[in-house]
Amino acid sequence: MPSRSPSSASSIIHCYPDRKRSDGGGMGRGRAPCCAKVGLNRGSWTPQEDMRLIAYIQKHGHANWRALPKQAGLLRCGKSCRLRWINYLRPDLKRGNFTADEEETIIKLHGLLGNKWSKIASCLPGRTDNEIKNVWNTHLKKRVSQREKPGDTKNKGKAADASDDADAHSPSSSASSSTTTANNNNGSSSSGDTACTSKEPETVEVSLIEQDIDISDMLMDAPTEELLAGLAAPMPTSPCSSSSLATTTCVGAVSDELLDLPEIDLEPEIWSIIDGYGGAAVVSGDATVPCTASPGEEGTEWWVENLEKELGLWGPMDESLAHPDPLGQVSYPGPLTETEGDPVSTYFRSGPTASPLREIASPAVLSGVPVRFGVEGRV
DNA sequence: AATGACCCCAACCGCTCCCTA
DNA sequence: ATAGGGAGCGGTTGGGGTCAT
Repeated sequence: MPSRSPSSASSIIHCYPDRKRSDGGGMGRGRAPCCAKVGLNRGSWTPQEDMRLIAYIQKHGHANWRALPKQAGLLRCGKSCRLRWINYLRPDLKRGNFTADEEETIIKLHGLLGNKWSKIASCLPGRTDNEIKNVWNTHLKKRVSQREKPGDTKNKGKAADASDDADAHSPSSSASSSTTTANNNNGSSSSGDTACTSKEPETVEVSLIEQDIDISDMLMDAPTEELLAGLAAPMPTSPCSSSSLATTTCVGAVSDELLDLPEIDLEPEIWSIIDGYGGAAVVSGDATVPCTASPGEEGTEWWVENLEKELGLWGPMDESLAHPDPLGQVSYPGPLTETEGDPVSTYFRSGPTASPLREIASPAVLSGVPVRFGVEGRV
């Protein structure tokens, strides 16, 4: 079966198409707009918009999505900003294809929970409900129905079968899955990040279905991580994924999983700034608390400010900074362009487990030295 | 090389839930 | 108790990429 492999690459391209779909035009995705919010951008996000959103959230958090776009100078509705952040820009997102383990976990959890994507996502650190939903609809549903076919040779329920299947269905998944799996299995790396699919996938596979699971509990408000912690003993208890992430306990958890990154030569003070900066909300993916409230805010302020200056985003968050073009598109002053050189797309090309905030433009990046945004990538 | 079919997934919509006054 | 507003969730859409012919 073809083509999950290109997904990483192609999704990058997906990120910043020419916007002809959305330029003020009626060609946005999905249905017609429900609200009369004319003049707002729709459709794919530009790097400028991404940067603006990232910078704003890094600096102020996202306590109020509705007010955020205006305060950030984005011509977007709050919902759109929220989705973009949760599904794409959040620092703790795992990129790349799903591993066989992750897929098995999804299948099992779906069997237990049904289409409770956010619940399922809370068991898959770094994965969003939207992503999981997509994977389910495009791959796993078919696979499951195939397995259920009587007489189907694949229906033998062997673990090997599952992984074979997964590998078969997603060639790329093998490529990136090896990457991701390597990360997952990196003992020192996965301390917080991986919950269900963490260090010991085998354990998870077994435990998720074989232990007693009180589905009613899972469907209730009990944090999924606790439930799963009960299901799989060795499992770390800080799943950080999905849109529900903001409500889960993730502080400091995500971080180590993403350590398996190329060595980056950083000035020590950069790290200390980042340390002071990202220790709390942002790193955890919970940016509801303005980061400026965290320790080391002075350095933080300086750093964010610098970043914004470099990006041409700095200045009062004022809509006057936004210059809608004739098509209704916003452009901001600054060096960003939608070319290969732009920090966001550059970041997205950097690899499956890379996170948008990690290597996104910073002064160092712009001068050719990658620097990571959040602490979670710290070595 | 060109074209059509299929697949992927980011982003949309509308509904529901939750919180606050 | 309840009404209103905001956030979150799940279902759906369709542009663009990839594969097959």
